[in-house]
Amino acid sequence: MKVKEVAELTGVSIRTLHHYDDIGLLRPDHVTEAGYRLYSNENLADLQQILFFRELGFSLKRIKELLLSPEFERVAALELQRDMLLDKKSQLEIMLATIDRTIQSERGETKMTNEEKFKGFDFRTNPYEEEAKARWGEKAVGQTKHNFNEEMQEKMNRIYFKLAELRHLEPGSNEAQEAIEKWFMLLNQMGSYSLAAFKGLGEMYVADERFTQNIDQFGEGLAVFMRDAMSIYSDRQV
Amino acid sequence: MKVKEVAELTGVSIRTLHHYDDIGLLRPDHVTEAGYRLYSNENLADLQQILFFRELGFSLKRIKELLLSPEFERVAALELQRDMLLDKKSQLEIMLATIDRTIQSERGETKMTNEEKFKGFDFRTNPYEEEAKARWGEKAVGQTKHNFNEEMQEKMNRIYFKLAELRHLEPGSNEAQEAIEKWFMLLNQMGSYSLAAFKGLGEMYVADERFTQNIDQFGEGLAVFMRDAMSIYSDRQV
DNA sequence: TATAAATCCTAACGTAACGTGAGAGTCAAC
DNA sequence: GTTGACTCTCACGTTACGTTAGGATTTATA
Repeated sequence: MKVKEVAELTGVSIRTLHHYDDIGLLRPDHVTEAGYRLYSNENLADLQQILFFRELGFSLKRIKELLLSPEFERVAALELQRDMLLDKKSQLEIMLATIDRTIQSERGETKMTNEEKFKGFDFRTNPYEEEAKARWGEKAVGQTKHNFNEEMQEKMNRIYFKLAELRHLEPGSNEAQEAIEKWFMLLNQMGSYSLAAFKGLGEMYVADERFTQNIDQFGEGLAVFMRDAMSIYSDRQV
Repeated sequence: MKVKEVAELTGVSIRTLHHYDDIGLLRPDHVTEAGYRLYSNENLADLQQILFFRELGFSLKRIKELLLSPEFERVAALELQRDMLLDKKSQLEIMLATIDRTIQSERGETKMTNEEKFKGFDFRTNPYEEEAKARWGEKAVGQTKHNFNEEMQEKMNRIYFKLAELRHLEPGSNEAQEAIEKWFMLLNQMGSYSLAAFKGLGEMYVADERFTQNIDQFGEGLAVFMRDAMSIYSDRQV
């Protein structure tokens, strides 16, 4: 895989891949005569590791040390990362509780101490560093679809065409619902998708005229139709 | 409160407080003759807002704009932040699922495609920027990647045209449903959108005459068609 | 009350992790 | 056989601070 493919698959920028190459964090397995970077499946697995650690707040320097460590073992790393993500999740839940309490106190329903207002914000140190150190030592320890995006583009195009064709059927009909389902599944494949985010999209469409204008370019009533479809869809999800 | 107290309470460094003062993001209410910064309770509330937005990936520049916006309202901001944290939580859950599946595949129990290995890692743009913009104003249009946005714009245009073409078909027909799915996936690529957001979009289309009129320009019934198809699709997702 | 800690200040350079062109080579397609 | 999409290597720019350096101020203690 060349840089652009990797970038689109993983969501990191090409510059980031170059950077990781420069600092020796992720060297592509192959380089062509012309200097083109070619990434292998192993490279992708390493990149996944890198992104997990990065998400957890490790510096690139530290990640490099970890990956180069002779004791490093992928499954153990993944298990550690899972634990850390679980911690992060509970931290998020604390922050959520803090927000709810803050809203109440803004409304005058409750009172909060200053300490309470900052629960969940303690990022002073990396709490996972200790555990990583224990496992892999101190400092210095130290296929796929050819063109994912184009394929998806084609599938999406077919679906939108079908939707336009089908717009006079019952929205609840088997045909319509099957198409919608297919669409949703594709969306899910492409990236993560939550109901809450979807709802936010609807709101944005309402609030942002640029969207309205763009949609209207393609035909009257399309925006309304889409809003309606999304509304119903969301309703039935609960 | 003096800097050290604030720092210990909130977990940010003193240097960070200095920095926020320098760039005008958080000016202490009082300064002594000797130049000592004295932070009020209001300052702390602002700092809480800043930290929430920062945690959600906003730049300090953008946070400053948001807080200075005349439309800015604390409770609404907190509610938005709660939604965003919920999204972040579901993203975390996706990453957890990805880790578990990766562990299984490392053990040879399962196989995973490359795309699967990067679920939950899509940080291309700030998915909340759009919503914040809708609520508290623009000013960040040029913030996302140029290339990405233009590309997306084109793709979106093609899809809307297709939808307009198909608007005489049944909304439940395969073609219509596939078109909607493709659209949804694109939306997903642009920022993440949830089912709930999608539903909200549909509702907006119905409720806001400007949208209805705009969509109707491209053909009567398109909005309804899409709403229905999406609704049905959503229902069947459960 | 003197003096040593502790805490504060400004100023300015350093750092991490990329972003952003500039200029040029490469490769597939028409 | 020339676009056009993709790639490369510099190399400077940016964000959000970290990190001394040198000095003023406030607080604790002798």
